Amino acid sequence: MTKSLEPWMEELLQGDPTAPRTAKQARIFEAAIEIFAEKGYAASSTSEIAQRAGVAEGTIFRHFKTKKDLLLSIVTPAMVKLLAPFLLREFKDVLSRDYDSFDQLLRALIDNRITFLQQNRRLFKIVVQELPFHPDLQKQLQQLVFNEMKGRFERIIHKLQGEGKLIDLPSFTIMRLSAFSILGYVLFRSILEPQAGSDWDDALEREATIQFIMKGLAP
Amino acid sequence: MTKSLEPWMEELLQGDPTAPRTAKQARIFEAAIEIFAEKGYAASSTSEIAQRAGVAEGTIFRHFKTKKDLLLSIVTPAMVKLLAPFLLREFKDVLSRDYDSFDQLLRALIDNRITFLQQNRRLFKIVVQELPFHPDLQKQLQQLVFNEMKGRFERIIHKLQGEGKLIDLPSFTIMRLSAFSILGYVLFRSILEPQAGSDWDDALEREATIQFIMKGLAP
DNA sequence: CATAAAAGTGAGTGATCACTCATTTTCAAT
DNA sequence: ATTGAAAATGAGTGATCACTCACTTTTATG
Repeated sequence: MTKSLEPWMEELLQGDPTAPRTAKQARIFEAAIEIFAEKGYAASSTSEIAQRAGVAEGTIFRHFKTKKDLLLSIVTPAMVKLLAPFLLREFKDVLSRDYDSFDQLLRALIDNRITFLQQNRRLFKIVVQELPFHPDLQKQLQQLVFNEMKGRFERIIHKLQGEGKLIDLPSFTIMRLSAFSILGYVLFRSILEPQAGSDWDDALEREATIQFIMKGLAP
Repeated sequence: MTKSLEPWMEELLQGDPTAPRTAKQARIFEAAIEIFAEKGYAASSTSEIAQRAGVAEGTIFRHFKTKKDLLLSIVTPAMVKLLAPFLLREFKDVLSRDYDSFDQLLRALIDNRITFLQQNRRLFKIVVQELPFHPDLQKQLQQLVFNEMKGRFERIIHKLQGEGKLIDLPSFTIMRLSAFSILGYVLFRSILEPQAGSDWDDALEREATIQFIMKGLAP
C-alpha cells in the first residue's frame, strides 16, 4: 500500500553516490560547505572555495558541472539526512516502537534531532538560506515531507487520538504546533548555548518545551 | 527609570527621514524591495534595480552611497516597523490595556501582527534572509528586542504569574514558546493561504494556536 | 614497466559587477 | 526670464565572476 520512494531518495538513503570519489573532492565539499554557510551561496566565489580547499579552480569544475551543481550536491543529501529518521528503516527505530505516551515520542524526537543539528549546523543553515530561491529544492523537500513523512505521522497521531491521549485537531495542525515549538528550542539552543555569559539552562528549556507541547496538545 | 531609546530609533519612530526625497528615489526603493525579495541581496544587481525602477544606474548612487547602503535603508526601518507595536506609544495600545486574561493578550498580539505581515511579506523576507550575514543588523535587532521589548513583556508576564494566570517559567522561556507558536501560524498562513487547492482553515488554525499556547502555559 | 584513463592544473575568456564622473536636465527662488 | 543648485544621466572603469581548455600529473590495470 505504501508508495515506493522516488529513485533519487532511494539512492541517497542506501548506496552513497554522494561519497567523494577523491581526496580533493572531499576537500572541495568541506570548503564549499564552510563558505556557503559563512557568506551565502550567491556571495561565495568558486575561486575562494578552490583556495580554501587547496585546489585549482579548474578542479572544482571537473567534479561539478556548475557552481549550482555544487550547491545541489551539498543540499539535496543534506535535506534527506535531516529528515532521514522519519524515513524507511531509521523511522522505525524512533517512531514505531509503539510509544504509549505522547511525551515519550516527543522526547525521542527531540533527542534524535538535537544531536544531528548540533553536528550539522552549517548544512542546516545552507538549506534554510537557499530554499526560498530554488524551486527545485522546494519541490524535493515538499515531496519528502508531504509524500513520505506526513502519512507516517498521521498514523501515529490518529492512534494516540483514538486512545484519548491527544487533542482532536487535524494532524497537520498538531505537527505544525509541535514542530515549531521544537524548532524554537533547537534554534535558541544552537545560538545561545555556545555563547559566553549566556544563561541558557538547557535541561530546563528542553523539559519546559516538552511539557509545553504536551499540555498544549492534551485532549 | 525607563532608559530612553537610541537616537536612530527615535528618528525612525517619529520623524520620517526615510521618506523618499524624490519620485525616482521612491521607485528605486520599491524596485529594490521587489528584487531583493525575489533573488536575495547578493544575487541582485544594481543595473537590474535601476532598470525595474525606470531610472539610470547612476541615479541609485546619487541617493545611496553603496549597494549595501541601499539594503540598510530598507532593512533598518523595516525591523523597527516590525517591532513598532511593542515600542513607545503603539505599545500601549496593545499591551498596557491591562488585560486580565492571557488569551486576550495573545489575540491582540496575533491580530496586530497578522495584518502587518500580510502587507509587508517582502520586507519581512529580506530582513530574515539578510540578518545572518550582517552583524550590524543583528546588533540593531538585539538592541530592539533585548533592551526595549524584553522588559516590557517581563512586567506583564510577572504580573500574570503573580495572579496565578500563567505558568511559573522564566519569562524568556514563555516568550520563546509563544513567539514560535505564533511564528509557525503566521508562516504557514502566508505560505498556504494564497495557494489554490490549499485546505488551510484560518479560523481553526488561529484558534488552535491560541488555545495551544494558553493550555501549554497554564499554571 | 607500459599505457590509457582519470584527476588535476592555471592561464585565459567574455560577461557582469558595483561604482564614478563629466555632462545634461529639472526646477524652485528670484 | 535668469540662474544656481540639486537631480539625473549613461558611457566608462577596473575588478571579479563562473567557466573553459590545452596541458601535465597521478592512478589503476595488465
